[in-house]
Amino acid sequence: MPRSVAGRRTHDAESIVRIAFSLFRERGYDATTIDQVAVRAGVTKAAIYHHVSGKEAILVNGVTRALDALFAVLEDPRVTAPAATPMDQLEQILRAAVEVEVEHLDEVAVLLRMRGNTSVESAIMQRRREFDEAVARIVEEAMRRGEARADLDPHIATRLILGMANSLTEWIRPAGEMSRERIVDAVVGIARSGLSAPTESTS
Amino acid sequence: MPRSVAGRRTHDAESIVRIAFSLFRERGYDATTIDQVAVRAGVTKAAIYHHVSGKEAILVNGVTRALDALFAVLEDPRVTAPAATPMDQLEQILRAAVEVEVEHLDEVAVLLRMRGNTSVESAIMQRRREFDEAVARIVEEAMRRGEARADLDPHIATRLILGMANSLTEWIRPAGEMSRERIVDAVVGIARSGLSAPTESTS
DNA sequence: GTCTATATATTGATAGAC
DNA sequence: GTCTATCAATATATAGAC
Repeated sequence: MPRSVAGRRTHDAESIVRIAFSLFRERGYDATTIDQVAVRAGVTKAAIYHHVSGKEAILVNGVTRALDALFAVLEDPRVTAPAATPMDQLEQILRAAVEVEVEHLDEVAVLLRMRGNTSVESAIMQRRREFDEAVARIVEEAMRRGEARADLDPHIATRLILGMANSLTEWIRPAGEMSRERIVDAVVGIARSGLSAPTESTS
Repeated sequence: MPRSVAGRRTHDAESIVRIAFSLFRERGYDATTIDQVAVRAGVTKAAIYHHVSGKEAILVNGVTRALDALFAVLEDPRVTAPAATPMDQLEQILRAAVEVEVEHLDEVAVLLRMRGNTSVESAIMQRRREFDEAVARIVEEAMRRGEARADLDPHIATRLILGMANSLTEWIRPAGEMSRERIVDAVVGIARSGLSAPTESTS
């Protein structure tokens, strides 16, 4: 966040987008006005338009960053390791995805809530579906190899597992040190083994 | 949906709310205009205001119905049966909750997306948190009794399980006969046992 | 880079006729 | 119960000075 010598608040495109997304997540994109963004940034509306071309441009900028971070998860060495089984790949994807969701909370939360009302939004949602589809292929492979239970539809199962992981963007607190590790372990633990206590026979 | 003798479209409060919520779910509450509701209803804006007092009144009416249906789940005989263990109770809650989400898809989807921007919305969200809290108490009891794994925080686990179930409101298709049973079984199956294939030792 | 002032469009809501 | 016409408020965006 740039700051002039006099200590006066000053901004650039990135700081505007960041501030706008904190409001988008809190109140929703449509319910947030440019004026509210200006107030939180400590400037007037007109100053906002000096840095960004408009409200939708802010939206696209932020959710694109979120999508880039999510797709980077698929290229993570822990995921692409040749020795990794599909179930291990899924676990690493979930771990990395939760980390991205915590790290880019505002942007991911807004991305997940998008409804595709404009053509720009539809294009972004299309890209998001491609991410889900990539994960679904890994789940399918896990089922084929007998690592995952095969009695469930792989696409439904994938959507539910990702839906579980994504849901944390709706209740996690931005600064809250709610131990990211405990959350990651819970997501992975439930995805792999569910809530039931391990059976005695295997202990 | 009332209909006059001449076959001309005519409405009452309930039909307006239902039509409005189909749009609220598709496009989001804030992004939906009263005029769009009027167009889908086949009337003009003014006619809408003859049946409901305003946009927020429509919102409250619909999400209240959704909340009532969710709380009714907790009173379901299959849930309150004295012989039911906490884990069985949780399973029945999930089964009934998914049924409610499919049955009242539009209303539940909008409820789950609410951000609490007005005092009315905050009151509704407070009621929703009470539902989550009731489920969390059952999960806690399951952990105490050793039916559920005790290595996870019960509140985090509850939010993730409910988040998984709730997520289907974002991808299910209203009329789509995507076999409600397959979805219910997937939610319950993952919640209990996760995705991993059953171990050989127990077969 | 930010300001004041304003143009322009949209939208929730109402008045009064039929 | 629905219509046409219109008001009032709000919101995105721009013009031009400092």
